[in-house]
Amino acid sequence: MAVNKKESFTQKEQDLAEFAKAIAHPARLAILKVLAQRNECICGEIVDVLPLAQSTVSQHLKELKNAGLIDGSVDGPRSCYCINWKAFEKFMNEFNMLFNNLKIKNEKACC
Amino acid sequence: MAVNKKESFTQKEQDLAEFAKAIAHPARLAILKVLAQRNECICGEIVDVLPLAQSTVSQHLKELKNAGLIDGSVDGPRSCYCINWKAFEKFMNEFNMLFNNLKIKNEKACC
DNA sequence: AATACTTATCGTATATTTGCGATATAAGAT
DNA sequence: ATCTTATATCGCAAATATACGATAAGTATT
Repeated sequence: MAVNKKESFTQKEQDLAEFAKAIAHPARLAILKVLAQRNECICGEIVDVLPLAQSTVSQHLKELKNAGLIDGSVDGPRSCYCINWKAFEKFMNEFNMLFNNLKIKNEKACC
Repeated sequence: MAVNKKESFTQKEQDLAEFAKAIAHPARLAILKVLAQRNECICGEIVDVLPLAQSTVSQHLKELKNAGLIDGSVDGPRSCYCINWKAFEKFMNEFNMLFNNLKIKNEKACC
């Protein structure tokens, strides 16, 4: 039980689900907000803003990076993160496409 | 450890994260697709289409319902589900708003 | 009333996520 | 060289999610 069945779905479904999961935590949404609001890429300032331990924030950053939503680069003793707008836009488009397609087919409420 | 810190974030962040989590599984995306493609609200046909056990599908349906993304009503011996377009649109708008706001502020790549 | 059918729920096993402290790593400052 | 500062990683505990079979609960059908 609890075998992973995710591979049995389409690649698009998997990709979208991955993206959704990446932003499916308030902390990660907050991080994205902070990254976007500052003109410079901030690293540890995120820790000051969030109500989480440094190691936890680092973990969330890693997840966002793995999902391709942010880029990171080492800048001296500190790390610099920023939003990968291209990846972001790509996913947002796919999202809108998916749900617009859904909507076209069936607009009437049936229940 | 592993105490839930989600309450320390803004309500908007929590709501969006909830929505994202609801669609953060390929099976649930597939369910939404099926619900939208058929003209009638289908119940058990979803089970036939998905590579999952009936009880698992039922669980996913429950999660989508709890998140407010679908409505369900009992129709004789079977259940009838359909997409709650209003809730859907609300969340999609919030999403777009959030990320458009982010984008306006900072378009230049900094890393 | 008995049966077949459809869906929901319960119990359970396993996997994944969340979170923290402690520790490693790496660069600058002294 | 040593110390400070910033970040990443490791190890662990707790919580949540995923998946299934078994069973319950409800409605038609016979």
